[in-house]
Amino acid sequence: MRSLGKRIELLKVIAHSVRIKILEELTKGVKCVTDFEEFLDISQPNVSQHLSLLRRYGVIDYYIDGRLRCYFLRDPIVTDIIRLLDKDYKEELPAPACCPVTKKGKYPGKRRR
Amino acid sequence: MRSLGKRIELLKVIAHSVRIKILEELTKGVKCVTDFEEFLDISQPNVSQHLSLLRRYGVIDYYIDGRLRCYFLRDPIVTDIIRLLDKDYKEELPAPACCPVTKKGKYPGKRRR
DNA sequence: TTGATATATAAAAATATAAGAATATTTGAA
DNA sequence: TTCAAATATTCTTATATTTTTATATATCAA
Repeated sequence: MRSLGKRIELLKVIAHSVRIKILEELTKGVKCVTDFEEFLDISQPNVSQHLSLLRRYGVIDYYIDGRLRCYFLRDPIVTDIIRLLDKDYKEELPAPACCPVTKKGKYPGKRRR
Repeated sequence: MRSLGKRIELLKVIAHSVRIKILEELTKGVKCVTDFEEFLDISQPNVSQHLSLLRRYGVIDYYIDGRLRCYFLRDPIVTDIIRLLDKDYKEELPAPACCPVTKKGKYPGKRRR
């Protein structure tokens, strides 16, 4: 299993608006670079850079079809992350109501706010 | 519901090794700044900066107890992200086996790798 | 009051990330 | 062969993030 450090790195790599769009698109199926260019409003080299970053981290991979590179998802965490981003969190967590929990503090002692 | 952009920003804020450690610790209960200093190997101002960033994004909040600030979790996405980071993904996603899916490509045509 | 403790803030320095521009590589087709 | 298409790579510049250093604020205790 990947170390926590590695998994956080991965999360960082995925947490980018362009890359999320790429990944969302890939959940629907194989795509080549030109396909991405059409709906991402960025240059071809920039698309390639994002794709190559994602590949370097093992998030995606590709097959070569002539002069096309057909990209596809490889890391199963992607679907979970996308689901998480789509999830609707309505409530905040309840503020802790009582009791000293910190080592030094006597919270909720003279609680000010 | 937050926009996708906002949710990606939030993911970016959370995807940092120090901040993940802070959040993991907070899932166990309320903590003040000095508590964090003990197990994060960084300076006090740096701890404060990470805490204030997390607070700015509504991930955490605090109560004041005398001269202590007792921090606690506020955004429920945190528990989900931590669960995700702990999850053990054994298998890669299966490589797509067939069929032209890209607009231009005839994948798996002359598939090279 | 005064000093010490807990914490925050601001400015600067160090570092990382992103995007842009130019160019290279590979392959299929003429 | 040679050309064009599809894509990648490299270098540069711009920008953002992170850490460090110094200093400030608030509160408690003597």
